[in-house]
Amino acid sequence: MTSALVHTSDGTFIVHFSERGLAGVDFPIGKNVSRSVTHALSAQSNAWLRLPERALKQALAGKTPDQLPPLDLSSGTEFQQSVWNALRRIPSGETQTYAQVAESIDRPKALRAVGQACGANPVPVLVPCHRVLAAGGKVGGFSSGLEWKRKLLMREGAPRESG
DNA sequence: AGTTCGGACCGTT
DNA sequence: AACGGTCCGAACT
Repeated sequence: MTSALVHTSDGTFIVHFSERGLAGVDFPIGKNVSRSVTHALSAQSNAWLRLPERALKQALAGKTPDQLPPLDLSSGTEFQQSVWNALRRIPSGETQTYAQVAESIDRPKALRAVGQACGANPVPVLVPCHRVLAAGGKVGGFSSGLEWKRKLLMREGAPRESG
């Protein structure tokens, strides 16, 4: 699993790759990025990084990426993968509730487990876990910080909370 | 309008 | 056995 840095106007993201594809995206933390990661980036240069970088920047801008790199979601259980795939079917600018996602994967009563699965999403932003809201137009939670969720939703032009 | 409480429900650790 | 990025109804303020 190799990692690399992606610099954006929102900070420096870290992306992780397996042999199968993009396996993880980390939101910018502090500025303490490990040297090993930095070296991995400079050594590998850009070819395999071009697509994920472009996709991430487009998604951050509220745009639907014109092309996604292959994703490796194999780290998740079958249930989690079914949830993550359901998330990928939610168009930019639209939102669904946790209950709706649960229904879409044919497990209407597993709405809490859906919330858990969203929090376990290894590829945030590109797998749009931020497009899932609580019932009644409430924002709900977000593991990596609600500010990110609101920011992404706003850039995508999603309807505002409550009303 | 807003809040708090209690139960029901399900996958993961 | 306990915990969540939940949901709903009921009972408050």
